[in-house]
Amino acid sequence: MKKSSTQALVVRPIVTTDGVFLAHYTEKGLAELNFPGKGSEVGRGFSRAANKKVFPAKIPAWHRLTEAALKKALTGHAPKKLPPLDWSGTTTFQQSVWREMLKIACGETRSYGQLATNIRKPAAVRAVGGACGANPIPVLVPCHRVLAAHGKIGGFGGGLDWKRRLLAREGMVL
DNA sequence: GTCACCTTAGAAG
DNA sequence: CTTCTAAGGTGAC
Repeated sequence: MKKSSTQALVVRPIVTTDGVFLAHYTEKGLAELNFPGKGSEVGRGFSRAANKKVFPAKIPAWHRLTEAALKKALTGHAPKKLPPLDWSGTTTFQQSVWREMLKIACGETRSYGQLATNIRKPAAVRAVGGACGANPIPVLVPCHRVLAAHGKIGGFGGGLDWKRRLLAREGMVL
């Protein structure tokens, strides 16, 4: 299955001490969450939602969960509950990587290599990096807890300072 | 088809 | 220590 059917997005803002995040929802759940300050990201992909009449009653409830989870995560606290996540437009490889990342506890880290090993594809180290970069739901899916080997910070698509800041809040020192 | 990417262990200089 | 290489998965061009 490729990307396709799942669109019909609804976007809701989440105001935090770090700025305004934008949460994108489909009828299946939270599909994307993006960092503040990137106005450019706002225009891509959900404009068609304005034409849709669909606005599942569940969305306000999901949004409440997302907001609570995001704020907790931003203070270095593990969210106790997450809204349903809609990963329908992604590959199974990516999903397995993200599922594995969700297991990383607050204050812990993994290397790309460790993650690759955990999903039974030890040679797909770089692919794991690619999956992290493709992660549509940063912070809640802790892609920032994935470091390169030997404690190196590695990279971060949305801005390396975010990665450092998030890690620092969880009490980590590089 | 080609290239660039949030990588890494190992071999060579 | 530094540099180079090979190997996965995916999306942009």
